[in-house]
Amino acid sequence: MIDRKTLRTETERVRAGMVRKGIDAPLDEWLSLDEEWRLLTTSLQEKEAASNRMSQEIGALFAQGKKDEAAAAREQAGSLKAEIAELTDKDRELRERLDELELQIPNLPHSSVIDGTSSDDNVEIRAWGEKPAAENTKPHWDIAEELSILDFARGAKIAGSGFIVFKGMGARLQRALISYMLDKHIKDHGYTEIYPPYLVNRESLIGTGQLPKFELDQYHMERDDLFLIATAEIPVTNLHRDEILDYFEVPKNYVAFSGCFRREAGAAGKDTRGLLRVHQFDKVEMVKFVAPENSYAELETLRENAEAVLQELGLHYRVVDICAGDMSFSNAKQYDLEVWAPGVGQYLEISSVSNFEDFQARRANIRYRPEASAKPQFVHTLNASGVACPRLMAALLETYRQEDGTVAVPEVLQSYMGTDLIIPPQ
RNA sequence: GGAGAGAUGGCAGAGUGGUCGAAUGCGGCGGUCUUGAAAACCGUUGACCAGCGAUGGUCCGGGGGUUCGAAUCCCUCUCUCUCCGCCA
Repeated sequence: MIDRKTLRTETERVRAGMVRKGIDAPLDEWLSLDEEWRLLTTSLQEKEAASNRMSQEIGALFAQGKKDEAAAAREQAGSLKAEIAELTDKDRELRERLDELELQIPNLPHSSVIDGTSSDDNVEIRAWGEKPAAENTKPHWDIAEELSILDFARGAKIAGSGFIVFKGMGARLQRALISYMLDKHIKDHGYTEIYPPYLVNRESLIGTGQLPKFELDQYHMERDDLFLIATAEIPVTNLHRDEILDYFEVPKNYVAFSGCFRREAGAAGKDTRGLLRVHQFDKVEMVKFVAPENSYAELETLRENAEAVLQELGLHYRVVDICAGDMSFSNAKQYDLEVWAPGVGQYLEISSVSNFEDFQARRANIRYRPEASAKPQFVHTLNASGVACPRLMAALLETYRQEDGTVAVPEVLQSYMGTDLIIPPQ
């Protein structure tokens, strides 16, 4: 959510931000209803004040034993009460509508965000490493078949397309990647590990911005009105929903492994082969709760933490500055990390590094005290994948496939894998 | 799933219809004392909304109701705890 005062007083800046993001939101309707509500609430408050005064007087009259006067006053109060009831209903109606509209207004892009309308306008900031030679490699789905480590057909049989079975060294590689990444962020980068619930309630999804706008993208358990998480960002950010953190608790840095579940409702037929786009995948996610003045420095740290994984795995990747039109609804600033997959000849988005500023914190009501007895204020939240497993595995298999069909295991994974080589079955 | 108990400020914990936004303790902040600190003592200390402000309003798990008036009575939902049942 954007601060109401900002919506009122800096309307044109808000409008400009919406235009840059290419998102049409009901700002004008919000503004006019807000004005109506403020007028109404003022007169309601006056009536409530009068009613409060009257009730006190009645109480005093009773205390003095003036029964008749009290009874007369009571009748007067009755008519006030009806007026208040009517105004209260209207007040609530307006407020509900305002909340509804407010939740549809996107976060504004930070001033450093470049203009653009689609991913074509994103700008590569820099690349790390060299593109590996492509002669010994092939798409990871072919490598996986040679090695017998992924089973797409059986995944489809037991759940549907986009659900993958990992087998043998494939399953072990997945587990190795998860453990390695968690350990890296815990030991080297100082994050606290969280293992969150995979099902969350509506409030949580509103807090991080998936609802109300993106309900159709979520898997929903109707009977219990619970949602499968699309990312650990959702439960981890909501850890501190409706809380006031103490000054010494901020910054908080969490890292969480979780399964992620996405319907990919609008992406049918896109990147359907192999591991490129699946309904269920594993991911290690970092989430930060920080003081507002530090959030842009923290964004860079977060990006470096995510990059460290790719560097240690020796994978070529690039850092992309996301343009306003390609950014997500809740974001103020976003970098993507894209890893090179030589077998499919594509850069694959493997991490989104985002600063939400106070947008999520307002929705989820996450505040902190800057000093011991200072007034609470909203934190800034950030998150980054650190990183997503399937595409990482795809890039890894394609990068490290050798001429003889084996896949070399990067050094940092060898102790987790128990081997330095993945060999095709005899 | 069944039965019972409970949910109050940062924390603990009083308060069962009328100055209760809420006693008290702890914690926090400021001060006195002290070379300094601790202890002791004194003071202070919830959040949100409307308003330029004075001020006013709302909030005692959420929602609804009764009443001139609700933390307090009623209904309902959620959560926590105890016991029973079922179960990985």
